[in-house]
Amino acid sequence: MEPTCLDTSLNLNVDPSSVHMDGVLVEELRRLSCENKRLTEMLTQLCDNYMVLQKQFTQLINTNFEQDQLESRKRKAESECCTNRFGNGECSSITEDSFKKYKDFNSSPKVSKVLVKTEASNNSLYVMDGYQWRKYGQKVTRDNPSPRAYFKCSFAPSCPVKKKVQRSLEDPTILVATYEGEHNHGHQRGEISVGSKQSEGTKGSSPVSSPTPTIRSACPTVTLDLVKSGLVESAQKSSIQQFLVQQMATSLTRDPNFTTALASAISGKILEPKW
DNA sequence: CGCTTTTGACCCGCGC
DNA sequence: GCGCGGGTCAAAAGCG
Repeated sequence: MEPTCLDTSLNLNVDPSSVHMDGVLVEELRRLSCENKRLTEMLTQLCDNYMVLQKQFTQLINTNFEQDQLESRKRKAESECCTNRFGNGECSSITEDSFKKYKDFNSSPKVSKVLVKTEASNNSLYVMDGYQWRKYGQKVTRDNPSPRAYFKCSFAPSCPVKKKVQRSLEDPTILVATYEGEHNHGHQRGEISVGSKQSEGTKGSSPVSSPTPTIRSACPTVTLDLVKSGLVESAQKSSIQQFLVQQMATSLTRDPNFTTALASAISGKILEPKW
């Protein structure tokens, strides 16, 4: 999303005694409401499109399964012929296998993949997605020369969510983050980006456990591509919505106009005891 | 001091 | 049963 598409500059540091400024403020509020409405519509449409795609995908899976079943029935009949001929009772149950495959896919715990594009010079395996992660392992796998890092969600001790991060084999500038499970606590920070280990989560006892979103103007410039393809990459509507909200927050916090306006508004509030 | 990262060791499932 | 590879553990070190 191009940050310049939206005029997010908020001039909140106004003199309340000015009638003219009141009019400007009302106008600004009206404009923001329109913008908000438009964004909500866009979000709804996106979610609808996603649901349609997901439905088509499910139908495709079911169709394939039925075809597979038909074919396996044929094969089974043939193999039964062979079995009867050769007297061997051991026959592989293709139907069961294929069913298990689809069942596994459908009942798999919430596994989602997120591809994050990084700069070529950035060698870190840290993807900031708003949660607090604790790295518990790193391995070099056979299929990929770049190491794979293992993270656990450290915000809540009981949170079962795990994350694996590894560079893509095809494009080393892309980080592949695989999430397993579902968070049983609230979101921490509405931001997805890539950075050094110092900037992700906590370091020592720094007070980032606060659920308040932090605004950083000097974010590293990265492009995040959410890829939802392949059999294991399932996603729920809620996670998409959550992601979209995160994307919006990221766009806003990256806009220097927004951060400047917010900073001046906050400092104006602090320095103005009459408010 | 309490938290994190690092990293070698260990465990376990799977294929042969 | 054995070897391999992926995932996890845990001790040591680092950091604020």
